[in-house]
Amino acid sequence: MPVKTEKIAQASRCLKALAHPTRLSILCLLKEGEHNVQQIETAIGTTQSNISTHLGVLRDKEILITRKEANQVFYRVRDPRMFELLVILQEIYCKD
Amino acid sequence: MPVKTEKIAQASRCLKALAHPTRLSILCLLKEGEHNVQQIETAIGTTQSNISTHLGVLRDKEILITRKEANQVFYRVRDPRMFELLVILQEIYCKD
DNA sequence: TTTAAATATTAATATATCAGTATATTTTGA
DNA sequence: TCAAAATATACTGATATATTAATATTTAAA
Repeated sequence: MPVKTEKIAQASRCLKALAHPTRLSILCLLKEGEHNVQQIETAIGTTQSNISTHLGVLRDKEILITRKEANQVFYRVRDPRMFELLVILQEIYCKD
Repeated sequence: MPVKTEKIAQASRCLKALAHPTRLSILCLLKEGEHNVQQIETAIGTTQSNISTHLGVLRDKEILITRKEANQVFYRVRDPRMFELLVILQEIYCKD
């Protein structure tokens, strides 16, 4: 039987959120555990505004969740299975 | 160590190709084995041109491969691990 | 209570992607 | 050879997404 339209749409939205180099880099970084925005900014190497925008996308799609400590915000991946997905992607696409 | 830029770019291109409802539907259909364009067109329910365009995207990114038989073209998923990726996506996103 | 640091949001512009239509190509069979 | 069937490609306007710069919000510390 065909997969439900709404499930397809939901999966599509998730993939769209993942499918940006900056956001994918953020995900890879967060494999090592939670990071605050500054750390992410430094590691990825772009502007505060740009990182914040991309973090917003990943947060909206509930791929990332946040924890606030004083005036810093720490981000982490909500569901660890997301990493399994990235591993498979790497296996398929990065043979070398 | 950070993931190489080129690998990120490649993975990003793959995800972008997957991240469209029509293309995701095609992938789900091809889980049941290879189909020709007409069959895909009928199952998904859109125009010949539109399906062909989406198949082209998936072919370009080497997610699908083709086999020509007479004047028909059969599509199938190149790497079966792609289905594992979709299963994980479903597990994360389609709890209900 | 003012200032600075950390983060988020908004607005403007640039770029990318999509659906739809028309047209092209390839193959088969009359 | 000609017509029709199956598939692919090119073009166009509409929509979505990205980048950048500017501004807003929150918190802590002086």
